[in-house]
Amino acid sequence: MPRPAGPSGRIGRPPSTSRPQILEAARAILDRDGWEKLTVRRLAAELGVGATTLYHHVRDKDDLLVQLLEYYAERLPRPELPADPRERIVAAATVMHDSLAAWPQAVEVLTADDLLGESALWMVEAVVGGAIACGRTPDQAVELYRNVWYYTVGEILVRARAGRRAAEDRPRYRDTVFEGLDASRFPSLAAIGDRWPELTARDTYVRGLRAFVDGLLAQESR
Amino acid sequence: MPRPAGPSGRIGRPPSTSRPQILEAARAILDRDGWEKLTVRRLAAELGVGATTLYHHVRDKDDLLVQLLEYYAERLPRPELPADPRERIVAAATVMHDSLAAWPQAVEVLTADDLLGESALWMVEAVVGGAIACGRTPDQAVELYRNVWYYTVGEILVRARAGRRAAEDRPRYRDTVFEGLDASRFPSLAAIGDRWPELTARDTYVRGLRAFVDGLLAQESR
DNA sequence: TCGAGTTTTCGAACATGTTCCGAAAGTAGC
DNA sequence: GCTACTTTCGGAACATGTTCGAAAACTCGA
Repeated sequence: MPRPAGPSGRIGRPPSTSRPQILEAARAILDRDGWEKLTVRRLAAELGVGATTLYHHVRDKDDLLVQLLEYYAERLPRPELPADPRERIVAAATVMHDSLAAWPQAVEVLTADDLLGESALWMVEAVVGGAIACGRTPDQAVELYRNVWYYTVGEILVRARAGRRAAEDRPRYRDTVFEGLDASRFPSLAAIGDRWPELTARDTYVRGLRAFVDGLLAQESR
Repeated sequence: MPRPAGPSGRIGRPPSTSRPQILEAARAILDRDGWEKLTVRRLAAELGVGATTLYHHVRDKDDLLVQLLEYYAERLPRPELPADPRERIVAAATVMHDSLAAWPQAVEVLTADDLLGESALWMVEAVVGGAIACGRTPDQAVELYRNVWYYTVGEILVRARAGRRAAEDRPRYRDTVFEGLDASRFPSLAAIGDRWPELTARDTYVRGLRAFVDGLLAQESR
């Protein structure tokens, strides 16, 4: 469906869709059906367009997801960050974590493009800046940020995958491994016993984050 | 190709393959062609068997990978762990990290089944036991282990994905984002400038691990 | 020997992301 | 109106993991 556009100065077959339109349709699917339903073919159908057409406006699906993240990052409420630099780091990282936890697939994309778009850069800036304000060199500050990022990514991915597994009802290996546990070889684990699932289900992100940041800031300068 | 087996007491059509055979073939492919080449169809071809046949011996591909990991974990050299409990934690976690870093896909599976098989449990035991030896309660020890696990998983996945991206030669976003950076809004990042790629390429796993463990062990008991 | 029951095999099919390439639909010059 | 050029479209195809159902191959009992 070529729009009625007059002579637009452009040459060649007029596009039947555009990047912004694609992103908008993707958002619609995302908000309406959830991120599991966001597939290339479904997105194309939503636009009334062939599936392969999308690849003329978007490099690949990862590219699309990165763009979408940028959009959602834009309308993320930007909280008042604490004045204390250490608390600023914790607050910014927590925002990262909470924003991404709802959409684990996005994290898998971000593990490739570790920086978000410009509208999410303030979180990175807050962490790196906070570290510098704590007396770290820029190099050390980046290292701190990366470590926090690793921890955050790992937490989200592990929890997401574990949740997906729990949804299917096949018995999980870890729920049975403790039964025949040799207490002489694994004394600590045997002491935990079947409380493992319960313990690993707890949400300890912020506490772990605090410990990590404390540990990183306590490192003597090299 | 049914084997000449005599009356084996079993009923039904005799299996043309077995779980151990499948695992062995998978190992052959893994060692010969790398983990990217380990696909269901290729594995079936290696066995001279229909692809769907595998699903009678293996729940799904994740199941297969978990089994394979168990096998590789078995012949993992078990290092002499240091006597100092804190160093024991670091050493065990480092073994985990280094063993998995070579096969990132495996990590994606383990994010679902966070515990390895019995032959890898000694690492978990070392971390949890080390934490208890440092005066933590079992609950806190598990929390420490989990945090270390998150960090380790995140590090491996981020590095793996980043490496895969670098292999393709499409320009990465993060290499361009720093050029037009608003120094007034992002002072710290602007100060880093184009050194970002270099800084994030550094391997800082062990140093981060130490900081994390120190921070976790320094937490006051609740 | 023949039917019943049981277990395994495997081709067809589906949904996914993605690439290729010919066709479609425009503009520009004649 | 016609040809050349340019850009976009989209169907066919491929590889991936996985499900389904029908057929095959075996043992057991009558």
